[in-house]
Amino acid sequence: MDARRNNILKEIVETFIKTAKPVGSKALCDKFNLSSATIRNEMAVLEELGYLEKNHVSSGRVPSEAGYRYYVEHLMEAEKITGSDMLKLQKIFASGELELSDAINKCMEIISDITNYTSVVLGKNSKDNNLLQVSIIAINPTQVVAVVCTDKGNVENKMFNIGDSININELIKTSEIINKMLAGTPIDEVSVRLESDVKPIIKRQIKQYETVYNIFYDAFNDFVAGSSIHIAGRNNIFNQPEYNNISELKRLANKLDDTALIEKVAEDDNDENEIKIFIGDESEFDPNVTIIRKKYHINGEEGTIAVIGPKRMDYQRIVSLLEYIDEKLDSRKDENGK
Amino acid sequence: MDARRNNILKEIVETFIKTAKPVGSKALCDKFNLSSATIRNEMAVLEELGYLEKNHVSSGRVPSEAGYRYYVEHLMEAEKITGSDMLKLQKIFASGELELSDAINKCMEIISDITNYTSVVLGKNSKDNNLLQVSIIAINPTQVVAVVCTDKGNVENKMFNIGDSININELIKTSEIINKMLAGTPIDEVSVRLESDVKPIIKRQIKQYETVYNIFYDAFNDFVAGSSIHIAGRNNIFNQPEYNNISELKRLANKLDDTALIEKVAEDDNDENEIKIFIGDESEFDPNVTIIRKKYHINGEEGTIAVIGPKRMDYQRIVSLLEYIDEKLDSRKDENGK
DNA sequence: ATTTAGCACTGTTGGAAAATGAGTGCTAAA
DNA sequence: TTTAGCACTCATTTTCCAACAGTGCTAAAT
Repeated sequence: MDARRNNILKEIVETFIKTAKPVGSKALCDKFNLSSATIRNEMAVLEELGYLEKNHVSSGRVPSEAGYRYYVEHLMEAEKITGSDMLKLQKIFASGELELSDAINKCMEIISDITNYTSVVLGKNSKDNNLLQVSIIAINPTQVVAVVCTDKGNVENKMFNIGDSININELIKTSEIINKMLAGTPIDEVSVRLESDVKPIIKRQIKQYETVYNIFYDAFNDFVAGSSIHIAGRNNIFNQPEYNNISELKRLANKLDDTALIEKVAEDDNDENEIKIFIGDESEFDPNVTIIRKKYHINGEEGTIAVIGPKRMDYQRIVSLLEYIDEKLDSRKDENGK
Repeated sequence: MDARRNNILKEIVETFIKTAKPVGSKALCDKFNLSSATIRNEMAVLEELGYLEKNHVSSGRVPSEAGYRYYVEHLMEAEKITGSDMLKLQKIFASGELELSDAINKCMEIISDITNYTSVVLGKNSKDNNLLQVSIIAINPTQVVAVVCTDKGNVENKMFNIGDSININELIKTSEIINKMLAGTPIDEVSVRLESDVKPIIKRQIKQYETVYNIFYDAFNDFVAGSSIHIAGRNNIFNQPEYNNISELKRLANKLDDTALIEKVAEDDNDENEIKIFIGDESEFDPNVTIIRKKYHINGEEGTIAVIGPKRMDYQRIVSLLEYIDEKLDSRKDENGK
């Protein structure tokens, strides 16, 4: 891989990113002051090496997954975000009015709009949250709401209908017991300790302890399940020329609707704070897309932002956009964690 | 419109609903023991009347919007829900474990799955909710959560970063004042009365009253905005044969992503409790779909469930399914509003 | 007065054949 | 090493044609 070959590969990847059409030898003649035949020879080598592919024997070349990977690792220049892109994002942070999580959503919406890719924001993994308190609010004689609050400020609530059998005061009493015993417990351990530690206690003090126990159990269980997904520009990616056939389009649309699958985007936790790029089969999501992802941490809340595009995605641009957002989030965190 | 003509129209609509292919005269010969020529004559009349259309001069007939409307109003037989459909829905209500709003979502998901249409559940219009109480929970010295609870059991919460300037006790004191003064106030009037009634009071008692006021204002404002949309089987409708071309598919996909547009499905409040059918242009949503919708009220919470399908939708089936759900919801409400 | 058989006509659909064109690999000369 | 030239391949587009489903109309039959 001498310099010229690198440059040719780089050029091919980048023009394919731009045009979405297989690139032929003639297209590069001018750029390199070489004849098409020479370029063809180089292309043949690059294909041999596994970086390029052909759709059929007489078509132009298309980067393979290995080609993109090589491009991303060795060829891509770390460009700064462009002025106009920055301008659009700046507005969001400038006002400072938005809550941070809303600001993130908004950012990803803008990124989706200007790039025609789809973004996801995965938040509130509720890991690292500890129980602060649970309160019972009586709505009326037969309905109560249990409000669970963590030390990271996440709140979840659930309404229950209690028959005549349960006295509201017993619920409140139980909530106080729970608060005394379990405050500070990691939220995903609460249901376990509720059973092992609290249940025996209330068994002695509360008449309908079984029902009461179930209510709190449900309330906590709901909390653990809670994790938020926000998809921005869900259909934008379909404007990419690769989605010009129905079955492909439907396939991806269904994946974007599959919560469990989307959540996997945040998995694989090595090199936590780096921007990670998953090209095609490198992620479980879909062999035909690239996912570029960054994790963020604000006030102990952890989340992931990711952009989903075709493999022929504008890597440079997305990386620089995500870096910019991360920078901004960092600075806001210091100044005012709102 | 004599009986025979009605029957022919009915037959045409129903076979088109089944097959999605324009129906020709021959297809009806056997059903009516008439020659194709006679059927053709009748069809010509029905076309004259505006109930049928042709795609081109020598194609079979397709119901027009007016045709569907006529069918729905005069021809469609109110059939009972089929046994197998009922079975699938029964399971949801049988266990009784699910919270009612979850049960509704689940129902619509099942309906979407068995019919290949898309459903929406619009909930928590927060109209008719009155303030029960607002509480302040201190997370740590600089962060608090405001929890707003209504008499219908809806809860909303919002975290705030308070600088050193604000004393948490002042917030708690203010919350007590608000509870005393505004409990019972319709939730969408609270922010107004907060300004007119409460602000003057706290001005005298609270040092940083301007900031404190803003916090509560934000908390209540968030509440009013909250209304939930759940889309079930978002992509199912794309399995309908009418969505065999990309642009049509994208167009609808974008509409299903347009929150404001979806919310309009619940608008137009006459005959509140009837199942309403919007065929094509009859709704603002999209000229090429039919929307069948039903409002529900449970414990004062109001919501809308709707099924979105092609105009060639199985009207009978959807109507009977929605009726069944409504029935079930009604009975659950009486027995136990959970 | 209806109903029907018969016929000419129309537009869709699908496939085969042909033309076009972009791009390749290879060879031999520069 | 590079390049001009040539034969070849395969996707794409266009054209043409046949088959087909269905119509409207007319004239005869019931």
